[in-house]
Amino acid sequence: MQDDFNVQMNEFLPLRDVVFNTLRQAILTGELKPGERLMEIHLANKLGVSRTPIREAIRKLELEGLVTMIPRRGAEVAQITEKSMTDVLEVRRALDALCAELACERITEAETEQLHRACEAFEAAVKTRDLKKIARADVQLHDIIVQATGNQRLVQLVNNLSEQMYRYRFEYIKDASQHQRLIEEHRIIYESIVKKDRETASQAARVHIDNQKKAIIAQIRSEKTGH
Amino acid sequence: MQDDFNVQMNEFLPLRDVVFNTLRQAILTGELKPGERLMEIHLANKLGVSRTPIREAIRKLELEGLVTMIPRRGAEVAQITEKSMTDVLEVRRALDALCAELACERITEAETEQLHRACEAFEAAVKTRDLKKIARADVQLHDIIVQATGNQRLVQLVNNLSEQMYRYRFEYIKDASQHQRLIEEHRIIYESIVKKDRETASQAARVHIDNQKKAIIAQIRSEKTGH
DNA sequence: CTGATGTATTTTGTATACAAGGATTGTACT
DNA sequence: AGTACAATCCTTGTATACAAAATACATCAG
Repeated sequence: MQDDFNVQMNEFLPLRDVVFNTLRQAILTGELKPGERLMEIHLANKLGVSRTPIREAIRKLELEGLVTMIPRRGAEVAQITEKSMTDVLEVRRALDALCAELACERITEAETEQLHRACEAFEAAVKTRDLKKIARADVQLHDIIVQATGNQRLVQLVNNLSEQMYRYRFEYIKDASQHQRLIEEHRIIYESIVKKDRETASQAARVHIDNQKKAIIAQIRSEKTGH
Repeated sequence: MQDDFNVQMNEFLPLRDVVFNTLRQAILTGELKPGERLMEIHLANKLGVSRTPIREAIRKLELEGLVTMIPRRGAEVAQITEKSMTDVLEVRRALDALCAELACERITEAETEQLHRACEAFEAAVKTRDLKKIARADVQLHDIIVQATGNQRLVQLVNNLSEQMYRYRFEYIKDASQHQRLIEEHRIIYESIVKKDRETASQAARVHIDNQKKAIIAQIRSEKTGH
């Protein structure tokens, strides 16, 4: 299987899952652009597989909302509109708040320790000024909280919603003047979870998303109007 | 296409979607029981189609969480455990509260009118003592609120989560002594949405789910122990 | 009688074949 | 030159074929 996209070759994952991950990644990174048609034979040739795994992968992308089906015309990459992003962010805001509250109740000792380390890792990442590293540290920290809820369904939903914003993941950390505030926000979340202060934790989670929203919406608008 | 399940024969829906809806319905109603294997050739014969649409339908069911894939062994109907239901209900509680809040801000005149009629229809349904009719009226009322949020992603997620509880849809309205309270709860939700009282509306939505949760958990426990 | 091994069957995973609907392009006619 | 119509090509939707893995079963040895 030669590739153009970067295909992860986990030897014994079914091809459909390899294709699914590959296409999803390509869509989320913007390698496949909104509105672009996903033609089965073309993709099959490109990825060196037959149409069958391609089709099955598309069915999953369809349900995930990354792809839009047009009857008798096939799949195309779903448009990203300001509306679709605010819709996603609105839901994520509620679910992130829920995660914070549940984490207060259910976080284990080990996870608390992880969270502590993640906070420090984030501070360290900020010092490097490396956006990729900062983004990764932020995701890491967030994941620990989500996992601490112990709610698998919630984990799955939040991860899916997060993915939708993947291509804007740098926007809200691009502004270095906000870095100190981000560290502060994380500290508040960490401390309120330790203190089991649900209200403060969920409020901080909401603020966190609100800030992301501002950055992402600003970016979308500038993409549309400017240049 | 002959059937055993009730297949909806929307003439120009792709077979995969017909199969998807059919299987989903069968799983949600309990016609296909948790743990039961979904064998492709068998289903293909039963539904009178080839394996291809069956497989594509299964891919979607997989992502919806109604089906579990076992490597090189195929699909089986996902288990319903108390944990999986509380997970779902926990998320739904937060999202229903969000729906109520957003509805306060965004509901249109026409939708308010619909909601009013739905409340009255629910009262009328309760008087008939017909559980099916009551359940339908309740769903109807709920749908109006969800739609009123104007958030398509939210609509999709809430509908999906609701589906997971489909087979318990009668449990929380079985107890006739609670009917009056249900009417009262609906009235509170309706009035607080009209008054744009977010706090009361979301609180009422949460109470509503909490009651469903009690009924459903009680049912699951009785299925497991006594039955 | 029990356990292990080899064979047969079943079932998935993948590829390909075939049919039907849409889109596109070219041509003829106004 | 522009529009309408027809032929062709392309793409999807569906069915089937083939291979490999897993399971079940039966036979044989201890």
